[in-house]
Amino acid sequence: MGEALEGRRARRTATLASLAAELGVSRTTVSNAYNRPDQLSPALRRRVLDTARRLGYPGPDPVARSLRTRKAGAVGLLLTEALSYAFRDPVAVQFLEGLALACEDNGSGLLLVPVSPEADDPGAVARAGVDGFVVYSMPDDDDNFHAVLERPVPVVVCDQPTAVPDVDRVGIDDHAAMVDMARHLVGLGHRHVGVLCMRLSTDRNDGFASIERQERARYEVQRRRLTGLREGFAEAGVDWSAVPVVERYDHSESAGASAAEQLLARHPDVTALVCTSDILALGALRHARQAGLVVPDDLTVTGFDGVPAAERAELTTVRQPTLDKGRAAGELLLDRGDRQRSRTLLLPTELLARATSGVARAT
Amino acid sequence: MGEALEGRRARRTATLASLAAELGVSRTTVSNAYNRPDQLSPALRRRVLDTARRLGYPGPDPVARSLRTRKAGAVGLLLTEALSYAFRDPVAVQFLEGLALACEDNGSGLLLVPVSPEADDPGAVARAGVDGFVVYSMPDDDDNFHAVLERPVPVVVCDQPTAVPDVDRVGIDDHAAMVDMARHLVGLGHRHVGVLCMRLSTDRNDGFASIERQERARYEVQRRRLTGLREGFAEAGVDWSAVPVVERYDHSESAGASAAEQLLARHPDVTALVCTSDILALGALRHARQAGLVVPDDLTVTGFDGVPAAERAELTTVRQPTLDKGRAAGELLLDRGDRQRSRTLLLPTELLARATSGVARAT
DNA sequence: CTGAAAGCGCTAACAA
DNA sequence: TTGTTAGCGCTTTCAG
Repeated sequence: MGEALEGRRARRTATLASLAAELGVSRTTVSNAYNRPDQLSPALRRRVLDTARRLGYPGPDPVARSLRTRKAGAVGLLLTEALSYAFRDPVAVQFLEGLALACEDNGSGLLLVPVSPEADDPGAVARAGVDGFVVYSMPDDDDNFHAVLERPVPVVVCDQPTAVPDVDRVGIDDHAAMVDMARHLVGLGHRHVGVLCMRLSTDRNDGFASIERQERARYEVQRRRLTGLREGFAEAGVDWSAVPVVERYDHSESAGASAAEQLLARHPDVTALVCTSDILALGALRHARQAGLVVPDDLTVTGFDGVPAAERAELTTVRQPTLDKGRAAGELLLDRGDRQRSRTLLLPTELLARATSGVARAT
Repeated sequence: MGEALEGRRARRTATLASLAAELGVSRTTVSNAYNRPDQLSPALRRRVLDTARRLGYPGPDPVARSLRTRKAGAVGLLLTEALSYAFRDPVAVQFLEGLALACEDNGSGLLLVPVSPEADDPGAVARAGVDGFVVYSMPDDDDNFHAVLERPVPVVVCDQPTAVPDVDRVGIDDHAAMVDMARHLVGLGHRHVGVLCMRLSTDRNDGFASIERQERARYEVQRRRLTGLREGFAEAGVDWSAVPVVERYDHSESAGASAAEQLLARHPDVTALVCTSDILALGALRHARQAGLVVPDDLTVTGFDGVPAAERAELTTVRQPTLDKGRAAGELLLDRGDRQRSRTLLLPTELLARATSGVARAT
């Protein structure tokens, strides 16, 4: 069967030109037989297609066609993490489902570009045969992102980075959402709070994040969420410099659990743990459970995103329309018919006060 | 910014040839500057790259390069359902994560080919610029799958269809797994069982499936699972013609719930509901709960796949290594170095007897 | 280290 | 309805 595969490979000898020669017609005619059936008689078309089958001609080569037509028929997706992360993070999965919906409506393929955080090889981006890119949540100043901007194709960014000229963006108001969250907690009497956040920059810092680090964060979304909290709590006179913020490089439940542990060990007076993602919050809940803390009586925990697992856990969180973001990103990229200027689409979020937030315990 | 985008588009005027002309060097040299840095002096390379930047030359066009090198740098993925299904079904997501891991290791992109069940346009397959295809669980006799076979590139099939010459396959022993499941249930005393299965063929049949329909199923995996059950129960003298099988076209929890309802309404004597997927089983559990049935006292429910949600529900099921299947499929496709013959890789499964299966109630 | 030649396989005017 | 002409933009022997 090795030979069979070779056989399969060998077929590639037939080409549009050789088919035309065999048939004694022009290449145009053969091309038309595939691409414009109405441009030649059904009989001739039949004959072309039959001969193609006989010769093992697999139809016009897609790459050659792309070169000629200047369309790849696919959109590229770029994300910070390794390619497989797209399927590991529930938020990413939802985003991609939305994006895929837009692609399928358009008959476009979706190419996941193979980047990895380690092998920083912008070559993968340069090598992707796509008609445009959707960039999902990248830090400022990323090599792969720069490589995308070099490419002469349209780009839509989701979430971050925000400050990119000539590029459409879809996102949410992370700042406002977190101001609301802070107010919610303030309303419940929380004055001693702690924060668990995702990676702030590309260097690994699993531990407390100073205010300087927070302000210098290269991940804008995290930066804005923190600023939102800071402002919201400031309204109640909470001094942000006294608010412990623990950062985790990895985005996983166990990262959330260990971050919660680390924070509470040093700041046992904290009555609420605000997390910048549901995943981290679910981890925090797990830690609380293991530490024998009752939520929300002993400790309030909140998340961000609104993933299904958060709903099951009755987690207080900010729901964001992740799937719609994906779809909107795809539509922005593909339906770029009449638009005149680059646009930023901000989708609405919703604060869901559920079972994990309650009145602050006395401290 | 509209103009800015046009500006972005317009850059495309610069080409390798024009750059070479501008620099007064040959195209080879420019090409080497990008692809073989060791083939020219650092100084010259600098000059080339700088001029490229100045002219807005975005680097070698990926499509043209692909045409020339005959490598697309991506593998295509084909699945039955619409493209977005890849992100909707937890089993598919796991498979894709595995596949993505293999791609990542290889520096290959992953192109999700835009097929949709409605618009049966094999053109999308023909148009995909990829070095090979992974086909995930397709029915016998699918147009898109045939289109894949036409393409002169290697193909790896996951699960189904099985009987394809010259094509590698990765899967599990669906038959044996279900024989085991049947024995497990027989051991618990179940003799009156019902089955909930996924789509058996491409026509929609939401309801009971006759034995003829079961035997003619175009989805081999479902067919084999049913046959396995049939054999396993036959060992205990259960007459398969008396076993109700309810089929659902859609694969969702609510499909499972309604199927369970439909089956139990007509066959209240059934003590166990065997489902051919966890999703269907979770739906069956939901229905049981709503109908006031206690699992497993009143009713035993089993699944297949071993998704995370099944674990949370303590569902008795067959765990299959979905992620490994994805990775193996990718590796088979990409590491096709020394292999001599087309291979079938059967991965192990494991029966997990958990909380949803128990001794049959008296009937 | 650099250049010349020779396509990769196809489509799209435009003519006939 | 069919054919002719002209590349799309690039890489790659092979000489120099």
